[in-house]
Amino acid sequence: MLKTLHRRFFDRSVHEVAPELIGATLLIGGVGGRIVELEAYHHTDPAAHSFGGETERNAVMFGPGGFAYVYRSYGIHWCLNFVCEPAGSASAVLIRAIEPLEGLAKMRRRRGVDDARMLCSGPGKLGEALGVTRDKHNGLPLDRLPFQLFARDEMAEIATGPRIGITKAADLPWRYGLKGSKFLSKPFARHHVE
DNA sequence: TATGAGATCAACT
DNA sequence: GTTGATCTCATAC
Repeated sequence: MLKTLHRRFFDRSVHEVAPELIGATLLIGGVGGRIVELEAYHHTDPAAHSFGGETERNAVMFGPGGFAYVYRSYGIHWCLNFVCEPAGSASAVLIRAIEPLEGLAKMRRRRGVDDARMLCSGPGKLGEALGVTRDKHNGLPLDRLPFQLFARDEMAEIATGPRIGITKAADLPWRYGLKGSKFLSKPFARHHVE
């Protein structure tokens, strides 16, 4: 039996929360699966959207932990973050990849592809497969429908590495993944096992 | 396999 | 006007 994660789970450092979320189950409207990859963004980090201060776009990041922050990426994709740490610290984790487990047919329809490995292996793909938009999900609490979050129920081997697609602070090893998963956006070069 | 362009929007210079 | 926490498709090796 899986244990539901309360939103207070997120009221801690992103670097504590991030590895614990690997292997957790995320469903939105009953569609989703196991989180296998994410990245941490701390407010002291030049790559974080909150680094330059509060704006209309990133306002949710400045609220309490346990809420969804959704932003438009490259004008095209919707990407999903979980806000972490107490209100005001403006830190979050970007959900980058999921192993699809529930609602496969719906994801295939939304994505227009058949291969399960192509459904959620990247932040933009994941947003499309789970039907995430800013209008519908930005600012919603993660412990109420349509969100469902369950703690992982078995040990997970965590890989870490540099984050993907950023130019600032690109050397920080703040990407976390489930070691050996076939559903990552990219393989990890070296793995560091927790 | 690998690199390059285009799509398209909000923040920032 | 430029850039970016991306993805897809086209063309080249």
